[in-house]
Amino acid sequence: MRISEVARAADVGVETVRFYERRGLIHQPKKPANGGYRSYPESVMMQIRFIRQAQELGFSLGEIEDLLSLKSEPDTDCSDIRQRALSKREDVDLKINKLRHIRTTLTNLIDACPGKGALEFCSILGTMEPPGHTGSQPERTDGMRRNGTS
Amino acid sequence: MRISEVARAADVGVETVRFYERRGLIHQPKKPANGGYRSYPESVMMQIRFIRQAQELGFSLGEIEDLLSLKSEPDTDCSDIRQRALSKREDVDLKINKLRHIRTTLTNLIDACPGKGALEFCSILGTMEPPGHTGSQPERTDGMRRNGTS
DNA sequence: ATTGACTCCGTATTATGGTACGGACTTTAG
DNA sequence: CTAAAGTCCGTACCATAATACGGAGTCAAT
Repeated sequence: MRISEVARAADVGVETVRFYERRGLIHQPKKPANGGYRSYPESVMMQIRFIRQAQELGFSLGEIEDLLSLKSEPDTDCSDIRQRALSKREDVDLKINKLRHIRTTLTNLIDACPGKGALEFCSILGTMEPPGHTGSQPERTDGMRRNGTS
Repeated sequence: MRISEVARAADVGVETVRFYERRGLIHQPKKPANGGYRSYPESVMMQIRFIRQAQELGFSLGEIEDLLSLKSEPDTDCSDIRQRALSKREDVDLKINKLRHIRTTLTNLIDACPGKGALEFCSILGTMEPPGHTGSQPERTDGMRRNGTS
């Protein structure tokens, strides 16, 4: 496959493919020694599709790099890789749980809604309180601050 | 509450609070007529927490604005709002499904891994094939291209 | 009343994830 | 052979989501 075919098949732009190559997310096939265009294997397209999937779920390219590297690591001891997979799975579980919470909230909203009328019942934010802590956070005196993406 | 307290309680920076105000995501309380600092209700902190939650799940600030507006819409007929909630719930379901797919893949990887040894089995990408289509996409002749976030 | 911490506000800078563009080269079709 | 379309590559630009900064005002304690 040539780059534009890969791009089309993965439903991204050619520029995006190149961008992923530069980022090191996917491997850039080398140019044939006799000159001409690069030839891409199907696997690259698969990888790109995977990247887009993961992105839609809130993984950053950096995190995706991690996920992908689970596969391409040199064959040292693989227990470390297993560890990383386990930890990633926990991340995923967390995300799923949070989504379920949001889903429940939406369902409540939908159920509460008669289909017409006023909107006091739309206490979406009241219901939205994050699971896990009900009150305020424990004192934080230091200047440190959230980062989100580790 | 004053802005820094809100920020601390919501675990974000003061600048972020102001950024959300400018974006119109949260309401900025007006300054007391007699001069001085703004006073924030707890609800603002709740909204910010909600925003962060939703963000972690891959919603953009624009989408979150949508979600929030479900609540604060003028009290016209609410069936439209119900419609939007339903559609958002579908989005959420989709996200959950995709996460489950990723989770399954990770589990396969973990199960396949003996804990030590070589890595040929780490066919993470083989397993990663997105659900729903097995082969290549139906021809796309036009120049159009994916966008992802509507 | 002065100092230090915090607020307010505008503007600037950063990081991430692309997208666009221009010029040189290659391939393919006529 | 020539032209159109596609590749290659570097650099530039864009939107999003913050984060930083500087100067002026405010508040609270000493």
